[in-house]
Formats: sequence, C-alpha cells, structure tokens
Amino acid sequence: MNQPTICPKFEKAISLLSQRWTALLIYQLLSGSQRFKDIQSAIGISGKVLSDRLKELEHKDVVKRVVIPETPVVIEYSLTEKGKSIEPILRTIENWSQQWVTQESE
Amino acid sequence: MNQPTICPKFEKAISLLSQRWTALLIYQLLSGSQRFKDIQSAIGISGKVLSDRLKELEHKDVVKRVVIPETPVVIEYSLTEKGKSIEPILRTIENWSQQWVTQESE
DNA sequence: TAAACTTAGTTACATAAAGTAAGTTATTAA
DNA sequence: TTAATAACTTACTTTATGTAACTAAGTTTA
Repeated sequence: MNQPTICPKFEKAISLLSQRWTALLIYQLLSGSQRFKDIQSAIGISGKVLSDRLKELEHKDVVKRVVIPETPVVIEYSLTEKGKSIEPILRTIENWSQQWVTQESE
Repeated sequence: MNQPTICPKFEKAISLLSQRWTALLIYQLLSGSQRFKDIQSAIGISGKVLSDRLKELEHKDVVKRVVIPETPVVIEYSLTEKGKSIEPILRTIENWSQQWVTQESE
C-alpha cells in the first residue's frame, strides 16, 4: 500500500524508448538525415515496421520527413530538436554497453 | 553501401533495455529489493510477463532472487552490481522526460 | 521502346510476444 | 474447515512483428 507511483512523464519516455526499433532508429538518425532504404538496411528493420515507426515518431515530433522535389522525388528523414535531445540518453547507453556488455552474455 | 555497422554491444544493450517492461522493472528495483506482488502492483505488469522478465534478468545477472527461509518463505528481488550500473541511464531518461514529455504528447 | 530496376511504401498472411483470467502449491489466519 | 495470500504456471486471446509479394512512379539497360 502507498507505493510511490511512477512519474507519468517518465513512464511515457520509457514507453517511447522501449518500443522495439525506436531507440535504434533515433540512434541511426543521429548521423544525419537519411532515406527510407538506407535506414532499413542500416538497422535491419522490415519496411512495414519502419513505416509505422517513422509515422509514430513524426507524429510525436521526434522525426521530420522532408520531401525533396527532385526527379525522382527523394524523401529524407531526420531528427527534430526533440529527437536530437535524445542523444545524451543513447550516449549513456553506449557507454554502459562498453563497460557491461560482454560477447558471451546473451 | 559501406554503412558503418552499429556496434554489437550497443545493440545488445538496446535490445535489453527496449524489451517491454525491462527498464521500468529495473527502475522500480532502484528503490530497493522487493517482492513479486509489490513489483507487480507498482508497475502494473502481468504475473506472467513479470515472471518471464525476472528469469531473463536473473540469467543476465541484472537481478538477483533471494529466498528468505521464514515461514512462509519470502522471495526478494533486487539489483546486482550490473543492475545498479544501469541507474545513470534511467536517470538520464528521467531528466529528459521532465524537459521534453508533455501531458498532451501521446 | 519494352524489360528490368529503384524508391517508398502497402497489403495479406504467419509467427511471436504480451495480456487475461483461472488454476496450483504451500502456508497461515479466522 | 473455509478462506486468504504469495509466487507462480497454464490455457487461451489479442496485439505486435516478420516475411514476402505487390504497387506506382520514374529510370536505366538492351
């Protein structure tokens, strides 16, 4: 009884970042704007789920979709300010992984 | 072509932390060792998935399970050193959530 | 000019993960 | 004796993800 309840903002952040592929996708976009196919082959996500995630993240103002009207049209995905603000989280995970993740650890 | 491949240690860390419930469960255990039912009611996870997660995290040396031979027997779950080392990641997420997560943002 | 290829997706179907609710075993309380 | 609690497990349903084929628009190749 009287468990201190988990902060709803924190829970939202966790539910965003712990959705499969989301963190890896944001990490991938840290290196600059990229096209659908490039993201797909870089992180090994299926087209279907990538399409879903990009829509969700666009909706949440983490990713922006830019249509470049060349012929043929090019679509570039990049991080918004909010998206870029996630970098420190991913760097902290990166550091942790170097210290604590071993090859054999499943 | 020639995409710099994502570091496998980082990918492992991400796949650990972005499994549903895992980050929240570790966060919950930051406040000290707790029993099955307490964790369950604190974070709202089903018994089935909590049971799975605890086993996985025990196997990965993130959580330890201690049987206290009182009558009735009490089982306490707590973080190992490796588990505790995840705290900075969760604090970074906590900070980020305070700055960037709004009520209306789905 | 037709056939094949590329990008940025979508659709239909299959499998895996998670949720729900009831059941289990052991113990203790009324 | 009946009921209750803790820590799970099992069976079943729903949701998420993966696979692979398909599409539309334009482009390169033969």
